[in-house]
Amino acid sequence: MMRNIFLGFIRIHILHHANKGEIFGVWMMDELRSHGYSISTGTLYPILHSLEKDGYLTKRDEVADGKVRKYYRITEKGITALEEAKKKIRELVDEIMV
Amino acid sequence: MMRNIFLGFIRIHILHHANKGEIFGVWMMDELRSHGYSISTGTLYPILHSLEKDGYLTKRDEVADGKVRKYYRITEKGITALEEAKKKIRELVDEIMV
DNA sequence: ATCATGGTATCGTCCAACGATATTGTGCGT
DNA sequence: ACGCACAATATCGTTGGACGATACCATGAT
Repeated sequence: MMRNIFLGFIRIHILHHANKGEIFGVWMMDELRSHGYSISTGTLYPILHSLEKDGYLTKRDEVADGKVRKYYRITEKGITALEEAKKKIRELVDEIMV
Repeated sequence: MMRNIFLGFIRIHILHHANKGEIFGVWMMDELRSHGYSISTGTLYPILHSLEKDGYLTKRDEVADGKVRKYYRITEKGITALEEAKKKIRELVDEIMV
C-alpha cells in the first residue's frame, strides 16, 4: 500500500536527479534508499528501461573504474513530465497540507 | 506514465477526503476529476475495496435519494498511513521544489 | 586464465489497472 | 402492484507492472 503510493514518488525522484545530472542504476538505488525508499534492482531497472523506451530519459554507456555503467539523463519530454508532476504536487500540497 | 505517477496521489486524495468526512465512489470520482485526475470505476472501486480490506477505510451502507451508497471513512490505520504519506511529501517537496 | 567485483539484465509469479459491461437497489409513473 | 429508469456499485478479461531471486557481463588484479 505505502509502496503503491511511493512508486510515483520514486519516478519523480528519478526524473529530478536525471535533470540535475547524469545518473546510473546503483547510484540511484542508494540515493533512494537514503530517502527511505527501499527498492530492488528487479524494480528499478525495468523502470529505467521503460522511462528510456518512452522517451523520458536517454542512455549512454561508459566504462568507469573498470565497470560498464549506463548513464541516464533527462530529455525534453522528461522535463515536461517533471514540470507537470511538480505542478500536481503543488496542487496536492495546497489541498491537503492545511 | 503520468498515470503511474498519479495513482499514488489519487490514493492520498482518497485518504485525505475520507479523513475530512465520509465519501462514496461517484462523489470521489467527480472530486478527482475536478483536480484533473481522470479515473474509471474499474479502477476506483477496486481501490476502495482494497483500502477497506486492508483496514484503511470502513464502510457503511446508506440509502440516500433512493440510491444505495457505500460511505467510507478513514480508520486509525488510515490516519497513520496518511500522516506517513504527508511526511514523505514534505521531504519530496523539500528536495525537488528548489 | 581465473577470479572477485560492481553493475546491469531478466525470469516467473503475482497483483493491479483499465475500459467495458453487468448487476443491484430504489422510487416513480401508470 | 408492476415494470422501468436511474444512480451507484461491482466484476470480467486482458494487459502490464512490481518484486525477489538469480543470472549475466565486462573489467582489472593477481
